[in-house]
Amino acid sequence: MPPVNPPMDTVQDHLDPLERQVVDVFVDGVRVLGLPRSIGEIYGLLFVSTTPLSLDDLVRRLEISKGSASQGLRTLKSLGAVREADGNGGAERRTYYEPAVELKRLVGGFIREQIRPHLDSGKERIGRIAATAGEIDDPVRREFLSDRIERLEQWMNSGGKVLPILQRILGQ
Amino acid sequence: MPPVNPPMDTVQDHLDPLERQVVDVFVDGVRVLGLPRSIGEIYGLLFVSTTPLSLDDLVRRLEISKGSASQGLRTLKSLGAVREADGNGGAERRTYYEPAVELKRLVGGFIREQIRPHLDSGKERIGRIAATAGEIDDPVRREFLSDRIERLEQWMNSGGKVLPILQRILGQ
DNA sequence: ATGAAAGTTCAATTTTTATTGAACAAGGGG
DNA sequence: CCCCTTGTTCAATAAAAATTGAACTTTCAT
Repeated sequence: MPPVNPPMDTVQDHLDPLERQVVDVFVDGVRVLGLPRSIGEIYGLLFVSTTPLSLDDLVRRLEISKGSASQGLRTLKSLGAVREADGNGGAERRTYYEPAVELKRLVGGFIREQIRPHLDSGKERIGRIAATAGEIDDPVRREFLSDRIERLEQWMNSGGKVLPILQRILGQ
Repeated sequence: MPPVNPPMDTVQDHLDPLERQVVDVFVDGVRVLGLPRSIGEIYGLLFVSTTPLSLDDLVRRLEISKGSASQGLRTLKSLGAVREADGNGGAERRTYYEPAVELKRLVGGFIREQIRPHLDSGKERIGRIAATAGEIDDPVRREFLSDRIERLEQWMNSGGKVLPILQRILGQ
């Protein structure tokens, strides 16, 4: 009987304590932003890694499924938070990822993907509400509502104004 | 046989279409902030209501449990997003609530309760990470990490600086 | 062309989070 | 005091969200 190699899934290849700590900071961070844990894990591991990592690296080291890794990378790409690394001059088939570490870019991506759409749809909905409220008969009620709606609109405007300022301040 | 009154839970007392629309805007809004739907419903209903509402009003009109209403109000109070209304000169036992509608106050409360604690614990954790990283033998790895950690610290500082500015801008 | 490696998709499942509801406290008024 | 109204707490349950994994597509080396 020939000697057997240890089964693949026994290979100890997971996170060292430092990596674990860094990953946990990002897990917490993305939680605040309303993003799933796996996204924090992926970005965090890329962030502590000296070299770019492939999807398979992430699966193996974080012990997450290929599905999670694929979807997590997709979201991170859409946020502009990771980019494909050139690696060795495109000589490889597999694609490797590295984190975008400029705060400006991260904030910009988050605003574009997660904040703006809500602001925009909110404005539309408030427009419709204003129309409905305009047809109310009772004048007291109608004026009360027009007041509140106006305030909502002000909020939205403030939001719209503050975002570019945010981006400017965080761009160093 | 005497005539029976309609059972209490059949009373049609729920939201009219306008109230529903407004509540939905807030449900969406708090979702972005990572707060539960019931909190958006409660704040939203207070926001469209001409008069302050009691816990029981919220339970009845939103068809949520007393537990939800109680916990939701607690969170909203801690955020400074609702206040107890004086009603009729404290002559009532039951307490009534009205929304705080100044954006400044809402933003301030959210930052204080939901953002600051994370920023603070993040800073601590990064401090510990920096200590761990300082003891690494491989100089290449150590310098890479000190670079990344420094960047993380910059992010935290930017966050700390931007919050007061945010609050100032949104204070009108 | 063929097949193996790489990556995506999405229904099923697990995990997490929010909500319920019943038991419990608080606090008047009679 | 006692009891009724108001409000809180928290274990059990329901609802929502994230993750898995297997089937599928794409891509490239031979």
